[in-house]
Amino acid sequence: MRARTRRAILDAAVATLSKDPGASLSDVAAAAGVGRTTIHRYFPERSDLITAIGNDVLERIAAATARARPTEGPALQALDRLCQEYFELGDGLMLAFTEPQLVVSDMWEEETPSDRALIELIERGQAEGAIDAELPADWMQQVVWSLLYSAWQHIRDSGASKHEALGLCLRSLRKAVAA
Amino acid sequence: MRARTRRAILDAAVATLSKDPGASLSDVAAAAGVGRTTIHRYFPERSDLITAIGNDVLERIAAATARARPTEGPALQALDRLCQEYFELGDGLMLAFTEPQLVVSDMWEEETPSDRALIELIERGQAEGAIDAELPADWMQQVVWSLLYSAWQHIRDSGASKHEALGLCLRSLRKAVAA
DNA sequence: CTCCAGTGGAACATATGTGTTCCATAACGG
DNA sequence: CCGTTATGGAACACATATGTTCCACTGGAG
Repeated sequence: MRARTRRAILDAAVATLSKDPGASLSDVAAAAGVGRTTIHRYFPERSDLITAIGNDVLERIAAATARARPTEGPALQALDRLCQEYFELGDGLMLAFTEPQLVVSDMWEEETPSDRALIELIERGQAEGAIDAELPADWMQQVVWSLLYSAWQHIRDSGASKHEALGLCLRSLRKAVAA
Repeated sequence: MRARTRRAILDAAVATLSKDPGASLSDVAAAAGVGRTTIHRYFPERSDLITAIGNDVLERIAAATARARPTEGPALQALDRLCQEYFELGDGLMLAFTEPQLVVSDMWEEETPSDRALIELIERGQAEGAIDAELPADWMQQVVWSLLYSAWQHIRDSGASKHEALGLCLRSLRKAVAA
């Protein structure tokens, strides 16, 4: 089925490029278990594949944000939920974090609704007195993403389980943002 | 002078590759203000340049570690000093953080003396009761580097000053590692 | 002034990735 | 059974990065 191979290619591309941003289309094809020509059928040029990845990751982030319901309940708990959802993005998270220029389409330059939601959540926490008001929201946003990145990196080179890594990430984050 | 151009090439290479890991030697040459052939005179193959960068960054990290005197004084203050020194590494820090595979020579696989020093400093802090003993030292090491990375990233896309960024970084780190 | 180490640039060969075309073939539904 | 559809692979042209060779130029040391 068309949609099925397309997904296989996108997933393989995210996995491959997150490990080596300079990987060739042959590498992606091999990882996806399809021929190189098949990739060109779905994405005529390399740049088409790249932007498709960008859109895909963007959609995943938006969906994760929605699932976390960032405007509901105490800010700290909402932040926990958001991190747990983002954490599940896995490779896509690494890619978005370390390859800004790789995935930069028009949509990434401007602030995305998900970015906005996180910023507002942090500001809400600051208003509630639950989150340190001395640290600017955009800095904390940076910290959230880098701790999530650290969690996956920790899994990769310390062989920790996903559960352990998420636990360390959340604990560190809670302490860092605490009022 | 020989040594002078060599430094110019290395510095330009770090600056260029930290912004775009896939940059060509022509790009590096242009950034260094030298001809492409000159680069080949100093580093016959691309891989020679890469390993030279690896060694260079490694030396800078070692020197920064030594300057911070991580075994002296209270652990928290020593950690502050270490972060300030590492922060000054600038582009080299970004490169080491985001391009593990780019800079991976034989020397990076094994734990470097600088890695060891940071781990021991954290463990000393835990023994002193100044650093959270629930968080493993190798995780905190990861956090230190990713917060330093975040600081530079924050400068890049929020236009913050070095001083501001370092302040945010240190404040966040202190809270995250606090017992 | 003369020599020469260091350099920049042109020109070239080579390798690798990219994009296209064409054909054979397997899968699937009518 | 036949035809449509999706695919893999070979072959090709093309672009770009790499590595090499050669030559001309410059600035400083003698």
